[in-house]
Amino acid sequence: MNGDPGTSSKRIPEATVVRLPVYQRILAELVRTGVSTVSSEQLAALARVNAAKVRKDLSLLGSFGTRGSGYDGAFLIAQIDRALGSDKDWPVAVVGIGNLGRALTNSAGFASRGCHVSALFDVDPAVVGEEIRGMKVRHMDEIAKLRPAARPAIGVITTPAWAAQQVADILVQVGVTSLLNFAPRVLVVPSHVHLRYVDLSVELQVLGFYRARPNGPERGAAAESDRVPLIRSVGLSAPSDLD
Amino acid sequence: MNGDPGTSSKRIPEATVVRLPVYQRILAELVRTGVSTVSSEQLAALARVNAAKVRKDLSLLGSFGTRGSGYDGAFLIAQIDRALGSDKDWPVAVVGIGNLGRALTNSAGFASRGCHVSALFDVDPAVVGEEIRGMKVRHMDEIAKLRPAARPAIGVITTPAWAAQQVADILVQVGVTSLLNFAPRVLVVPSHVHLRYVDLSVELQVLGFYRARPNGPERGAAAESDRVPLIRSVGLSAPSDLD
DNA sequence: TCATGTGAAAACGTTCACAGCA
DNA sequence: TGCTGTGAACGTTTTCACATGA
Repeated sequence: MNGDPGTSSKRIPEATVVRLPVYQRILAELVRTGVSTVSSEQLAALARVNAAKVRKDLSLLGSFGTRGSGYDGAFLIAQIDRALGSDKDWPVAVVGIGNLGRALTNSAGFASRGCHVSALFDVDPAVVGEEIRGMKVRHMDEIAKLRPAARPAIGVITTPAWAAQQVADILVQVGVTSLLNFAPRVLVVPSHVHLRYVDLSVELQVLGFYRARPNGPERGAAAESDRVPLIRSVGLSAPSDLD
Repeated sequence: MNGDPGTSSKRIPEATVVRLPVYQRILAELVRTGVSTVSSEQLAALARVNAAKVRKDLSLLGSFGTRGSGYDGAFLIAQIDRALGSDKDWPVAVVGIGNLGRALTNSAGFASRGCHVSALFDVDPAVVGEEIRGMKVRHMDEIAKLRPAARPAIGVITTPAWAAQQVADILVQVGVTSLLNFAPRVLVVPSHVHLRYVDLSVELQVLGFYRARPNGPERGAAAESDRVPLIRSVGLSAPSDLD
C-alpha cells in the first residue's frame, strides 16, 4: 500500500527503529568501558530482549557482524547512525523553560545524536533573557521572526498543560513538523505533523499494571544478566540532578 | 505458553495496555470540557489511531458503549481504571531531586492515577531537608530504614547518569520491583524487575528518523482532526514550567 | 439511522532452528 | 567451535466488513 523508495535498502520496521537507539546507547557504554566486540547475546541481555531479535534488527542494516565472534561496537554505532539518519542533525527548539525545560536543555544537547538544542523559548519576563548553556532564552514571539534557515525542525514542549496547545499551534505555523510533548495534555495538530508524548502518568500507570499482574512484556534473556553483570557503574556518592 | 488466570476476564494485550491510559487522558479532557458522550471515531482521531482499534481495545473491558451514540466518557474512565488496576495506588519514590525530579514531583503527584509520590530522596546536603509539596527530601540512606509497609513500590530515577546504577541497586535491594529510569544510562537489574526508560535522546532520534522519511507510523484517521478540532485550549499568555 | 461489537482475514513482529562462515 | 544471518513457523496486533442493537 505504498512503495516508498526513500533512501535505499529494505525498510526498517517501526519496532526496530525504536530499538536501534537503545542498542546504540548500550554499545556506546560498552565501548566506553573498553569492550570492543559484542555478541548478540550480550546486547540482548542488556537491552532485555531476545538475541534473535537483536540479530534480525541488525541484519536489516546490512551484514556487519563477524561469525564466530560478534559485532564491532564502534562500527555498529556508526552504522545505526547512518540507518537512522542521525547525521542530519536537526535543530531542536525547547519551549517552556521551567524545571523540566532546564533539565532537558542541560542533558539533551549532548546526550542526543542527530539533534542539537538550537533555541530556547518562554514568555515569562523573569526567564526571557536568561542564559543556559550559552543560549539566551528568547520570547516566543521571536520564533516567527527567525529566518527560515534558522527555524527548528523539532519542537519540544515543556510548558504547563494549559499552554501546550497554543504553543503547538505556533510551532506548526512556523513549519515545525515534529513535536515532542511533555505537557500532560492531548494535542490536536495536522496529520502531517509527527507527534510523540512523554507522559509520566501513562508510564506510571503501565508500570503499575504490570506490577499488579507480574505477567509483563518481554522476559527471557534478561535472566542471563542476573549472573553476568556486563556493565556496572563505578563511583560512589551523590546524585542530585540530571547531567 | 502461560495461562495466567490473573484477576478475571479475558486478558488485555500489551499493546492495548499502553493505549488505555492514553484514551483515559483524552476522555478526561473531553469530560472536563463538557462533552459527555464520545464516539470511537472521535477518540481515534484524538489518539491518532484507527477507530476499529479503539473499539477492539474498549470491547476487551466489556460492552460499555451504546450503539448509535457512543461511549459515556466518565463511565469509561472508571472502567479503564478498573481494568488497569489503577485503584491500587502504588507509592512512588523519586530519587534525585534536581530540576527533573522537581518537575516530576510537582506534576506527577496529581496528574497520575493509581500512583502517588510518597517519598523523595537525594544525597546532596543542600537538598536533603528541603520541602516540596509538603514532602521532606530525605537522605538516600534512610530508604533502608523505612518500615516495610512504607516502602515504595515504584522507583523513579532522576539522578545523573553516573549514579543511576547504584540507585537502582539500592531500590531493588529494598524490594522495589518497578523502575522508571530518566537517567541516560543502561541499567542492569534482576529479571523480575520491571524496567522502563524515558530517554530524550531516543525520542529525538526516533522523531528525527521519521522527519527524514515522512513515512511514519500510524496516519489514517488523524486527517479527520485537521477539519474538526475537538479539543482546543482556551486561555492566552505565559508558559513557564510544568504544572 | 448510526455507531458499537466482533468474527475472519491480513499484516506485522517475534522466535525458532539451523545453514554458513570466520 | 561459536556466533551471525535468515527462511520458515508461530503468535500477536491491526484492519476489514458487517451483523446487531439502541
